[in-house]
Amino acid sequence: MPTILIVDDEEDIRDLISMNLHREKDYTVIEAADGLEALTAAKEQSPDLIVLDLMLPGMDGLNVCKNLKEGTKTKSIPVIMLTAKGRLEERIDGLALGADDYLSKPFSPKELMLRIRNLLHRSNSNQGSDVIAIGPFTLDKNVLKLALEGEEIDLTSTEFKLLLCLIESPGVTQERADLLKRVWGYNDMIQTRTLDTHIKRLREKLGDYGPMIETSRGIGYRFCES
Amino acid sequence: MPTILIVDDEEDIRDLISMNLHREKDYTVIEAADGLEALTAAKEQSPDLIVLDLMLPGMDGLNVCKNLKEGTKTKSIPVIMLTAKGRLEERIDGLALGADDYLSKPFSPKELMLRIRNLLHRSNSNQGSDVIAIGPFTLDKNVLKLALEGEEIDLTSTEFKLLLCLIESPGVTQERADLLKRVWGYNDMIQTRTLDTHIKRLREKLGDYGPMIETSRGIGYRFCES
DNA sequence: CTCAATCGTTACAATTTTGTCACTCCCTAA
DNA sequence: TTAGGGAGTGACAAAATTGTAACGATTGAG
Repeated sequence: MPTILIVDDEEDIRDLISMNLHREKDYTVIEAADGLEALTAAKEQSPDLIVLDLMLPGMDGLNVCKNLKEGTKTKSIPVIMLTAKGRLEERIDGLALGADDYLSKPFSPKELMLRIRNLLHRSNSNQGSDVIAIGPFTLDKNVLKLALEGEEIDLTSTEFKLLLCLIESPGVTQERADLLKRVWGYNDMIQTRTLDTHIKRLREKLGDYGPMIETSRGIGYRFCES
Repeated sequence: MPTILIVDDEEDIRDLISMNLHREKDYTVIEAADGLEALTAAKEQSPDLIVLDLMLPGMDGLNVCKNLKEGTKTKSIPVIMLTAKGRLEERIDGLALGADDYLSKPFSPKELMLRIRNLLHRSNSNQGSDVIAIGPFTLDKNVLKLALEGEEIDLTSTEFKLLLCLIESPGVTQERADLLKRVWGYNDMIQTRTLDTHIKRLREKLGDYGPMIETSRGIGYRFCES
């Protein structure tokens, strides 16, 4: 249930947006009537998205936006700015300050809803970006865990790094020297069977999927889908 | 050097945008005059961003956009749509189809440049999202390595996971039970000094920065900036 | 101030991870 | 077909990691 912060000094507008949001989906809506209120709400509740009017009593929208983008906690929250019609300069300033989108007043609620959905979708799909999912494999870089068809498989950190290197670019052969460098930090061309041994252990743990790690004789190894 | 694909049937407009882009920065610019050309160019060269006119001979912009968002390779490329002034419906359709931004013709080149910069910035900062950089810390989830002020520090995988949990939400206290669950997989409230020991080892390895891991007596631990 | 709860620390032993060696096996070019 | 170079394998010992127990230190409530 995404949380959305609406910042506008006119209650009518806040209500209009809030109503539309509720009709659309189960959003949690927070409201703020001026800049300071907005900043504290943003910091304390860290909403998933902020709809920010440019015209505000006290601190204006541009400054609020700037402040948001400077705070560590708040800088990644997407901001949609509402501007007076035709005020090109305002829009440009807003964009320069890091607003993620804007809409001219008067706006179509339907359009605002779409933009909100778009922005939320975008930031959501990025959060999960340290999970690599290819075929039956699911590598989670946060937990250092591999799941094969949902079943968890324990990998040692060396095995994990090795698999990561291979699976990162499917189908591309990684040279022995490169792998030794990336996984072990070896810089010189060292003659060793270490890599082979770890490939073997990895293949074993992958079970039926072991053969997906293919050997490139004389070159190195590659991970192949299929 | 980001690559940008400009799709418009009017050469004048393509030139205008291209010129502005070149003045701004070292962009590589590709141009396409109709929808099919655009799709092939997008697939073959996978640009970092696409500026797409809605009015095109043959396949119109909406369909191009739809196609782009359906292709595995191309769906993550941000699209800025150019629409005729005031055509609200077009804009809504475009957004619904997954366009990331739009601009009404006639547009201000300056604004377009800002939007391009914004979108590129956003998608860039996401690519590197398996590197967490906070203060002197740089955690690379790909290599499972920590760098402190550029100097590499070896962490065991348990230590890495633990630090990750803490550093993921700076300032937020993580409860002992949660940490035990996330790092060790313990589900029951287990009475153990294991967590403490690992915290100690972590602090040791962090050297001068050890105190950044703070204790929340009776609750758990948190990572604090500064 | 006192006491109980909680956290920090040390030491240690069990376990796991890791790299190496000594093979064997297999592919390929001649 | 054969020789040579690479790759696969199994065993093993060194090294690193990990959890636990015991004990000392610190904290905060009353």
